[in-house]
Formats: sequence, structure tokens, C-alpha cells
Amino acid sequence: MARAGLTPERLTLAGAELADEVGLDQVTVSALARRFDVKVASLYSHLKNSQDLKTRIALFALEELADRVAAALAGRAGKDALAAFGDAYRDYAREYPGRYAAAQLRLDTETAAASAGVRHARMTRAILRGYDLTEPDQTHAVRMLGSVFHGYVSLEMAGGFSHTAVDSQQSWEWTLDSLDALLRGQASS
Amino acid sequence: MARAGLTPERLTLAGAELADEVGLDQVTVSALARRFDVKVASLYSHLKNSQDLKTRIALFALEELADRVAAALAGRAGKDALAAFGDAYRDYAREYPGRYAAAQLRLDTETAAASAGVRHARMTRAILRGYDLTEPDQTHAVRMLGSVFHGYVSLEMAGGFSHTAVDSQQSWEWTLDSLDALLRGQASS
DNA sequence: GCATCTGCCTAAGTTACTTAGGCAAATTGG
DNA sequence: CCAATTTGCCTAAGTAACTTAGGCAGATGC
Repeated sequence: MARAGLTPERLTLAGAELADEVGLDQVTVSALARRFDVKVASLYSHLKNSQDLKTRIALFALEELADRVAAALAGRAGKDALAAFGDAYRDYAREYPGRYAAAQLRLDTETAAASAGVRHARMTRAILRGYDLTEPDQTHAVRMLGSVFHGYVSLEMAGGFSHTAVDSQQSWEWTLDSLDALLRGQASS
Repeated sequence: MARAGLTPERLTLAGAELADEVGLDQVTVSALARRFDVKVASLYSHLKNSQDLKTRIALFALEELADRVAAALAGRAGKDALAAFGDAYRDYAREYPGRYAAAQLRLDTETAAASAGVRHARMTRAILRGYDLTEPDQTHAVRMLGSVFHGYVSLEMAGGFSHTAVDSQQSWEWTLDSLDALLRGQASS
């Protein structure tokens, strides 16, 4: 019988696409097998189990997102870098909602340590180079930035900002301006 | 045969407890039936289906959290109110992680409109009464506050802040101070 | 070209979801 | 207080997903 040419990488990518299309929790080994027109059991030569698939998608998304953020940050500093960083996250989540959700999956400690999550942490900290912060304020600021960006993107994706007439893009820009002012230690509006 | 005395309310509460103990996605109709020592099919007299259970837990958590926030806000204004609001969210998430996760579930439009989510939105806006903001800045600020609080709590729960030596409580307080300064239109540190 | 390996298969057991229909306990009304 | 009705939990049965074991055939290497 003809071989489908399955590999962990192809399965991971297809799983990521599926997540974007139908939502991360609709990503199942069975659905993936259907997509490749292959029997379910065949996937178990390439994946340990269902959890393994999800983890692979998460790691893939973390890498992809880190690459984008790195590209966006290149050559920028200060508010430019702040906005580029935030936009990269937000754009990724809007373009690939399933992958973004996967990137939030909780990984066990060793997997997380070997993941691109480390790059994310480094890049967040890099943004603050343009501002005049010393420890422990720098760590506080890293956490706050991460919180704002992740929180905003999550709530926006969940439809939380679609009830009011005010445009979400404007709130986003206001937020970026505010964060910049805050980190510069100056008044905002 | 003896009756177990099931009701939608008892099932919802037990589901919430189960979510806190083993995680929201381990909350299944089967697990709930085991907990009541009852056959699975029996629950379907009280629940429409598995999704219905999750939705009920979400609505319950939203109510419970809104009650706590309302109690925390009573009689407070300005930074006091801001901190009370944030603390109420954070404490709830740490005490009831499964319920907090449930409260983030996406509800369909009409369910969401009838939920305590509306109270949450009103209370967030109420905090800003102590600050001198007019529209559309007020809406921007509501969104930013929601983002920071939700983002911080999510990342903290996911273990994102446990890699550095810096205490999360200190970052939280720094964040609250910063937000207060920002909303007052003044420099922070 | 033959041996080996690899990839996808069938088969089968597990767990969870859900509906249909039944029996007995609780409740209600005479 | 008994009869009728309602209600609550049951068994039975079908669907779907996960996962393991073992087999056969296409690909690979000598």
C-alpha cells in the first residue's frame, strides 16, 4: 500500500494548521489521521500519544513565535521595540489562534527549559535595555509587560473587547503608549 | 434503590471542586458520576451534556468571583480599590485554579450577556471613577487593567514567574503601584 | 536480488459521551 | 392511606477517541 510519508514534523505542522482552523482542543490524533487519510494507529509510530502531539505543537508555536518576535525586534529600541514586540505577539495570535493557544500550554519543567520559552524571556528583557531600569525593577517590568501583552491578546481573542464601540486597535495603541510612558518614568496622556 | 440527591447545582459545585483538584479538562461527566457513586447516564437528567456542565461551572465561577470582587471593592476608591480588585482576582485564581480557568471559557453571546461577566465589566469601570479619565481613555484603561490582571494571574498560575529569584508578590505590588501611577497620570518609581 | 528495516495496516481493549427506555422511590391528590 | 403520577437512577446500547500488539508489504542497503 502507498505510504503517506508521515513524519513527526509533518504531523506537528498539520496539527498546528488544524488547531488554527478548528481550535486546539479539536486537535485529536484521529482528526489528524483523517487529514492524512491514514488509519489512526499509524500515527503512533511517529507520536508517543495524544499529549505528545499537543506538546510538539506547543514547542513548534513557541519557536515560530520567537522567530517572528526576534525578526520584529531586530534593529529597534525603546518604544519602537516595545511596539514591535507587542505587535508581533498580537499579530501571531490573530493569524494563528490555535498555535497561540498551544504556546500557552503548560509544559513540564524540563521541556519548558529546553523550549523557545527561554528565548521569549530573553527578548522581553532585551526590550527594557532601552529604558533605565535596574534589578529588581527590571524583573518586575518583564513580568508586567508579559502580563499585559498576553492578557490583552487573550481577552481580545476571547471576544472580550467586542462589546463596546471603541476600536480595539486604539486601545492597543493607547496601552503601548502608556507602557512606554510608564517605563520611561513619565506621565502618559 | 437509594437516591443520591443530584441536582444541577450540586453537580456544578462538585464539578468546580473537581476542577480545582485535578484541572478543568479532567472534569468529565464520568468523573463526576464516580464522585457521586452513581452511573454516568444518571447525570443526564440534570445536565444537557458535557459542554453544559462546563458552562455551568463557568457561570458559577463568574458569579462567585464577582461576589468576591464586589465585597473587596465595597467602600474603597482610588488605589485602594485598584489593589482590592486585583487582589481579589489573584487570590481567587490561586485558591480555585480550576474555577478561574472555567471563568475564562468562551461562552456564546447570549449566555455571556446573561452572566456575571457583565458585573465584572461594570466593576472594572467603577475602579476608574477614582481617577480622572474620560472616554475613550476610560475604555482603553478598562481594557488595559483587565489585560494586566488576567495576564499576570494566568502567567503566575502557569508557573511563568517561578524561574527567577525575585518574589512574585513584589512584582505584583510593583505592578499595582505602576498602574496607579499611570492612571493618575504621574511618574511611577 | 535478497535481507532487513520501516511504515502503515488490522485487531482489539479501554475510556468517555450520549440516548432510549425501564423500574422503583418519592410525591401528590383523593 | 392508598392510588396515580412524577421523578431519579438504572441497564442497555451505540458512537467516538486513545492506545497497544502484532502482521504484511514497500523501501532501503548490501
